[in-house]
Amino acid sequence: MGDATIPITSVPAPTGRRERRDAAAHRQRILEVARQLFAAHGVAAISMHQIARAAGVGQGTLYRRYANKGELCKDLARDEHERFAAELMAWVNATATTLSALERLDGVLARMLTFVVEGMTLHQEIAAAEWRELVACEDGAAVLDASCAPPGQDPWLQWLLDLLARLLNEAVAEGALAPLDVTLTAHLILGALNPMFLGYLYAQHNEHADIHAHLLAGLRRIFITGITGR
Amino acid sequence: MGDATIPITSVPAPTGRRERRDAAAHRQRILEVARQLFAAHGVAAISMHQIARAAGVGQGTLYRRYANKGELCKDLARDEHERFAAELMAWVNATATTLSALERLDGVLARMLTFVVEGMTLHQEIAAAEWRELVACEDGAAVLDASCAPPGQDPWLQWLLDLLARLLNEAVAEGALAPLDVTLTAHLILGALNPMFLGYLYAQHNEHADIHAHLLAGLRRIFITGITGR
DNA sequence: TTGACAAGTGGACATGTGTCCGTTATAATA
DNA sequence: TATTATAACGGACACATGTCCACTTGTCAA
Repeated sequence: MGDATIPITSVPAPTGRRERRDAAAHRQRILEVARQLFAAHGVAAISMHQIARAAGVGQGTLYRRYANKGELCKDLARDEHERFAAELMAWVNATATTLSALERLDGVLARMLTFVVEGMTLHQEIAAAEWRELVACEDGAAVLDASCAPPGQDPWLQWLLDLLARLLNEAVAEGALAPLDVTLTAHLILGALNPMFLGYLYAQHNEHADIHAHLLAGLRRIFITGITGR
Repeated sequence: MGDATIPITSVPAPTGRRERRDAAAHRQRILEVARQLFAAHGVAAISMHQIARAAGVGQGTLYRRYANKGELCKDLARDEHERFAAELMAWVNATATTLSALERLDGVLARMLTFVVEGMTLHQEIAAAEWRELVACEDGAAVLDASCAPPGQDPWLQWLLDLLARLLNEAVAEGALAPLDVTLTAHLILGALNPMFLGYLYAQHNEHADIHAHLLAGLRRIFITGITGR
């Protein structure tokens, strides 16, 4: 029933002609170098230029593959994202008969939070790049003009939204939640898990030890129990 | 009781020495030019360099006053922010006896949403700059290391948070809301009103006409009625 | 009036992002 | 094997942000 696979976008390029022999090696090297540099100095401190030089390729080559640092980060995180998605989906399916939809939603919330926080800086870079793309498309046009191309939804985000929406729908069907705009609510939940927002929250508190627990409790209160309590 | 004044940070600089005569004129001209350019081409499309040249000042002069475009936007928005804050506070106080805390919270939510959406691009730039500042301070340090300076909270945001917290506290005291982490909940509400997040939401839907109403209904469902309904 | 000094100025500079385009290597084809 | 079309390459370039610093100008105090 549940499909844990996420549509893959930026890998081999299935054109007629095959990839040049060194291309694969380059891709590998770029990822490896980026991983090391990020680990050593932090994601924010490393520039695309540095990555290109360290990998021994030109900047054009780097940008040909990754339109920006966010894309690169996405590729770096792909494996973990897929593993996480598979685990999460497995858990959701495994508990389908033993837990209520709301209980599963709760579990998903907790797991997502932990996952985002663990890869915080990588996820922040991804979100920031997506954001930049978004405002770039409003370019010079009137503020809320619908003239820009529909932003092509990151498949990973879409997958998360779908999972949340599915559980929300179930919970509504079970009568555990009031009828509500499921899509919008899923967006609100994901918005609260946005790495940029989380980074902001975490920056407020100096003791990161307990903020995590506090935050989770707060999210549960809002999105599971309901703000009015029981 | 309610104090609608927001602490002002970046205006005359109350040092011993007076401001140079042309400095005030420059500030004026910069704001005027920026306002025009933004109106004509959109906030995102105008660079600091352009503003400086159009205002006839050097880049150093511009940056001496505004550390980044966000700061400039903040200054541009200051008047409206203050007017809005005064109106909002007046309404909250005027209805203190006739409406419940939850009803006033509802009104505040709706007004804040409208306000943010109206000045969307300006507010986005402010939020983006604040965000950049935040990640810059994590520079090279470990992801969640508390080594960076505490981010000096924008007074405007702080004011909004305080207002929300006040109303939440009242609502809890009245028994309309379950006991909850008021500070965190205020952050969650403000997070849902974050212009970057809203911009994302608005970009999804092409008909901006009704998304506003939908969104407000969704926010009410989550933050006023409670997700479990009544 | 004058002179010292801090606030203010402006543009060169360092660094980063992302694009462009002439060149190179290789797979497909003859 | 020779030819050719084209994916891949790499670095110069255009443009943005933000910093630095030698220079200017107004203010205050003597």
